[in-house]
Amino acid sequence: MIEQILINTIHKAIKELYGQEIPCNIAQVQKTREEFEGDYTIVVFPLLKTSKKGVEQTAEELGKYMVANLIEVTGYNIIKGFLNLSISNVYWLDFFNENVGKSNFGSHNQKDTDPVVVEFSSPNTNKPLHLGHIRNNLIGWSVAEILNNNGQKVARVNLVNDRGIHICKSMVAWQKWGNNNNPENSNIKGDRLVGDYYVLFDKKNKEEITSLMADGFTKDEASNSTSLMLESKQMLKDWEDGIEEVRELWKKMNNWVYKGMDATYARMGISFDKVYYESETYLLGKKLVEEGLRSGVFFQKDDGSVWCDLSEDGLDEKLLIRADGTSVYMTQDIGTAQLRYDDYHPSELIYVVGNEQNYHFDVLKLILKKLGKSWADHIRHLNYGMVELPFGKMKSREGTVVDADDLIDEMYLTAKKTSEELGKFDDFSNDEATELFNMLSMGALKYFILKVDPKKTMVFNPVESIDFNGNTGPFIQYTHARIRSIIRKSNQLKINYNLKFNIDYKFERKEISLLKLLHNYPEITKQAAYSHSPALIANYAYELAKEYNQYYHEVVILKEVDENKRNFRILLSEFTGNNIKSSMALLGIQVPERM
RNA sequence: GGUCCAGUAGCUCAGUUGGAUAGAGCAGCAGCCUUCUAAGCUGCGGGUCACAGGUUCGAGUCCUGUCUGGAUCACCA
Repeated sequence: MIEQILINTIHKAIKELYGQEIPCNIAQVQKTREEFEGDYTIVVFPLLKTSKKGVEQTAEELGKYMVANLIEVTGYNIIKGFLNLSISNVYWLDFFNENVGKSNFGSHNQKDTDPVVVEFSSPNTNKPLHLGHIRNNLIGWSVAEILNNNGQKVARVNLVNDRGIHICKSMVAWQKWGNNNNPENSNIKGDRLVGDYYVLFDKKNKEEITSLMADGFTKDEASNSTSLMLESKQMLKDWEDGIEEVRELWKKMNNWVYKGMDATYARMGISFDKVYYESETYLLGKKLVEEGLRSGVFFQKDDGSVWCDLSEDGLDEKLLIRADGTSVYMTQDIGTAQLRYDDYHPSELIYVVGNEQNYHFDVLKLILKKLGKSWADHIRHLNYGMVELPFGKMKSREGTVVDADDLIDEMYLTAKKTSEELGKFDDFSNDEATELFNMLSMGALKYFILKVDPKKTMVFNPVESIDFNGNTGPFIQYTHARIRSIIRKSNQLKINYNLKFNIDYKFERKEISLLKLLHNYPEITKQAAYSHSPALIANYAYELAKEYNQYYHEVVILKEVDENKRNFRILLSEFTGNNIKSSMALLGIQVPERM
């Protein structure tokens, strides 16, 4: 890479000119800003202490040295302590020739290491997926793609939270008021049907609390002693005791949910290498907790509940097993972590879970360490920010949750309507049109979410539907379709553009900008992997598409009379198109040949 | 109250290990389709980077304090 060559040469220059070594972080090379002449810029200020000369003179001496010692550097200019270097056309041309046909440009070689396990999605089986899950799924999937592209083996795993008090609530409500409704006879998607009973439970339970409080109970007393809550708790106990009737009901309702969720996953284009179920891991968790209790890592209170004392670590006591013997979230997470370690021996264990659970993961890591699990250090909580609505957080009780299926439906209709208004899919068959609308609607949704830094809270306005113009997925998809159109035409015209073009090719301004962006791609993919950030890829893809559209308007491609120029432009277009396609693939977004 | 995270244009977001005059898109206004896809391109307006100090050649970026918003501190997950 040219940046590294420049940095190394600066070090050599300083040594030869001023007879001193400088620390490795002092020499800074950055891209020259658009408004100045040159390609890369050396900031001279930090070097003055070493050179013991004025800014201008130091810059001048360095500039001369760079030109004299690097064939890649053809010239320089100095503005206010910034040394701008111009890179030779030959360098860009060599880069182009070497990489233009590579199908794996921007991906990195497979390293022989243990796999990275990426856990994401992690739904509960008591309600359908919503917008928050969508962000989780998209980030998880994309990060897995990015790591894989970076040469790491990746296992995508899902942990389904299929047991617990919340599931029992849906079950209790269905038993009481379900009238034997099921997805078939009610024609309601299974995950939604179960979710409806969860909401119903909450409603009825609230009514009961209100009436208890009217009878003089405090709010806490009332919340803990409603008949509905007691029934749910009993059901959880029965479930853990393996009462067959309860298990049957549980299986039945969970299967409704799975079928519904699978449909949603399929629409999002998401799948897993392995699915873990809490119902299958919590016992291992319990076992580990009991071992910890025996070895004195944990302690038991008089009521029988088991705790971990984290006060030495500046945290509170943490409950691990309830007084009635049932397990909590933390219990099963300990088991799942162990199971996953046994299954994969991962080099890194990434949990894609919202930042509201930061505390939970701090505690999980601490507890695992206390249990003597050295691999606890391999756990990394990829904590992403909440998705908020313009008027605040989504709240299921207030009916402001944006349902995943509804949102996807809406996006599809918007894609269809927009396409119809533009009226350019007349020769598409029904199947082709459907495929295109799916691609565009999911592209718009995925890009909208992934372009935002995962760490940050983001705002989604369900009233203004997601845009299809500007900094959007469809804009990038459109650019790809445009490029493919040129390639198709060049094939029709039987242009053999894979010819050698002359080395003295004189680049257009925008051609250099495009080459620089393309040149930067491998570095971007590395950074994205290192920082687990799809947003870097999304922003890159947008920059590239924008640059290409400007280029497209500035120059003619197929109608260029100079064969040499024309061939280069076609190839550059194809290179750009391939790069758009592969970067979008890292986001889990497909791009169309035509739109 | 303790801990953690955030605050950049009317709105949604970028802004690399501190570097030049803080950038995009949307929304608004004005232009560009007899030429390769107008889901595009060009131009205009829009900023006390929450506030106040500090560190230094240089701070949106680092440090301290204040304000505002959010998360969390459950025998929920």
